[in-house]
Amino acid sequence: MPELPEVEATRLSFVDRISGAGIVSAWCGKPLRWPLGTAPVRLVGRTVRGVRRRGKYLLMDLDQGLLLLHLGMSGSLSFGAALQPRGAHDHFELLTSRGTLRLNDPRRFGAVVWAPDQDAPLARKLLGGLGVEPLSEDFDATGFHAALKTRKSAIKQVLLVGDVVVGVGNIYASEALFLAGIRPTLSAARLSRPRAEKLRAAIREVLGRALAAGGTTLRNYSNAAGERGNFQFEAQVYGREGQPCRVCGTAIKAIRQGQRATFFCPNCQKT
DNA sequence: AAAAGCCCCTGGATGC
DNA sequence: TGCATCCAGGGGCTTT
Repeated sequence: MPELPEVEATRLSFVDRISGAGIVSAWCGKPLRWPLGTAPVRLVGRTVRGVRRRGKYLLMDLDQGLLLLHLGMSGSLSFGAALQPRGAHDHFELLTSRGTLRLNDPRRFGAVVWAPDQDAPLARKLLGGLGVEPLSEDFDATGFHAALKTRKSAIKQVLLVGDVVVGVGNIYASEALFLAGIRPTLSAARLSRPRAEKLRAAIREVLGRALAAGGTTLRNYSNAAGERGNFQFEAQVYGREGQPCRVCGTAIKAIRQGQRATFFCPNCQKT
């Protein structure tokens, strides 16, 4: 589910409300990606300083240490004073002085990790290999083009791996490549400088528009205030196999790349 | 170092 | 209704 726009929309929906809160208790249900170990004990009594985002990770800064949260494929957060009773797929909960933060994640691909600081071994392992933030100034055409030149695999795959640029998942990879007029199977190394620039601009535009729409809700996603996204109604190619391209009318094609679905317009994305 | 597969897990849709 | 199969917003880990 959650790609950069959903994670950022989630962050924005509770960062101001939780900042300054004191942690009263912590609870975990079924194990997520990594065992929390003694983390719940360490969390009690801490104060939430803020919540940042890096790629698809949320970093909750505490007065001592930090909490890394990842929503995986099916995770969503909720934060509020009067939450419903815990459901079968609620697997982590923080009771704070300003409300309860809860992680719901049916597939449990998500993660909650405590680290003493951002340079701790596990934090480094998770965050260290991440590429540039696509909405930051650091995402420049020269660096992007240079990085792509070292990759022979398909451009769609390179975007998904996230070691060149972060935050672009399966929906927005297809959408950005459509906007840039680039065939998803094209080797990344074969992108010309102008086309790399066009893709860079397309990624920023797609992610920006999706964020403005509150993200994409295919099934479960909602932000921490319970609001669903609307970008699925703006998608040009994702999930539209066989339907006419909104630009030229050609039937949208679906293929598989690395066990994931890719959607594109064979006419608008010829090469 | 890069690339390709595998796997984690649950639930919904589809087909027989 | 029941059961099998396939698919799903991710990404870490292992093997080539």
